[in-house]
Amino acid sequence: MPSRHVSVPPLVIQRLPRYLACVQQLQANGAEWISSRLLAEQLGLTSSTVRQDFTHLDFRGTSRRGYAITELRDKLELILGVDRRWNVVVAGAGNLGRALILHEDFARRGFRIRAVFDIDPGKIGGRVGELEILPLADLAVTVGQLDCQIGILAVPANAAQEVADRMVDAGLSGLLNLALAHITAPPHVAVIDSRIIASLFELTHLISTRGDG
Amino acid sequence: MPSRHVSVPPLVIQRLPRYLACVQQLQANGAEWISSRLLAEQLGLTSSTVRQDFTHLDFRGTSRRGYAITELRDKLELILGVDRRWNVVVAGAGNLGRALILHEDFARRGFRIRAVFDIDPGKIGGRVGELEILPLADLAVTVGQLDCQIGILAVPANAAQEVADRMVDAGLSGLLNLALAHITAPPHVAVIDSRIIASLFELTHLISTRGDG
DNA sequence: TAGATTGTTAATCGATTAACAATC
DNA sequence: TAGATTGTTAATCGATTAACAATC
Repeated sequence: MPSRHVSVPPLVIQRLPRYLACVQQLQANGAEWISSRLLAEQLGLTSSTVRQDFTHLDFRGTSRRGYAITELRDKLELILGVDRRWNVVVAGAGNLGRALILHEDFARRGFRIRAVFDIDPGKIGGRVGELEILPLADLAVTVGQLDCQIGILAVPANAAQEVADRMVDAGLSGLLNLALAHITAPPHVAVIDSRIIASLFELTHLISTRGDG
Repeated sequence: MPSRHVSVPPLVIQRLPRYLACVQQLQANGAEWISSRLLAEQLGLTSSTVRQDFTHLDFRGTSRRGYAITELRDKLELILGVDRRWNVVVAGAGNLGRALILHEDFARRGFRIRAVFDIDPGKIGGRVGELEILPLADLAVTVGQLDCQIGILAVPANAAQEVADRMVDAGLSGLLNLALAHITAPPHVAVIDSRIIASLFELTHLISTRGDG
């Protein structure tokens, strides 16, 4: 079993993309080695946390030098599955949905957006980049035909649950919820929330409490 | 001191917007009371966690009935600071930046996007909605004039740190980083990462490990 | 009343940090 | 060699869960 299939604690998984971003920058700057202390400093962690996290990575550092950046990057990419290709559908051809589709970063990371859906008849048939906006009724057929695994919810909050249900029925394995609404899904479907407004609330709470406590 | 100034554990803060989204939906459906058990079921938590979280909210439930939805909503909005108004600047007038500016949800939640900046001379002077795209060189002056507190980084990964530095120098109190890059800021500036691609990696890891363990 | 649900305390669980022998 | 850094163990810390008396 490849190491990327081993279950890693969720909080560690959340840090891995941050390590990867940092390591890619270091590599671009020509660095060859990085210590747990320096990496921790960059990311606001302790060196202990970094070393503990890397025990999930199936590779070892070197005394006195730290971690070989090329190897570290390879291992991070392996466990994050950067080498694999995922087919993605987007529900919602509003501003956010369009932005995602036109964002080149997704394709570069292995996430290919294969179709976009909307419920507004005025939008259906229109284009976003190379994609034609399809009616939501076509979701199940399209997911099957294009072998899609992931659905991104970029719809208004009051439509989120209904669209999520349709995505589950269509056979998607994972949903990324960008709507500021809670959605439920059966246990075999993974759901991750990534809501910018929720993040803004976290931020304002931090700002408000800085210096108070 | 209003309760919203009391420091709440970060993991609780992350759940509060989810409670709020859920409670708003319940209220829209005409519900008046909600129990910790039902709320937990909706959000995939335990009822103990819900009750523990609500101890930070400075209000009490009622035996046999649960929590009064109107009051719960008020308290959640108070602690999240939904009543306050924040002035926001966006760096990066690409697809993501434009989508944020055109997204009505922000203004409705009290986040007013007051200015947008880019470094590309071809974009400067162009418009996004009602805003004119300004040169990044104007950042500090604009932040001061418009009394902005929050900066959103919607720039490419390789520009993120430089723009973050400029935002810190301009006097912003908090940064929301949407770029897939790590940024550092001095301790008096709060930083929250909300990176859709990092969320997608979390999601694919969940999908890959489902049924393996 | 009987029974459901709260708030709170204590127990459990997991994550982070500290410490240090092993290593190069 | 001397000293920096690892991997790992043990200690600490914090978050979640369980349990239950109090309450309506």
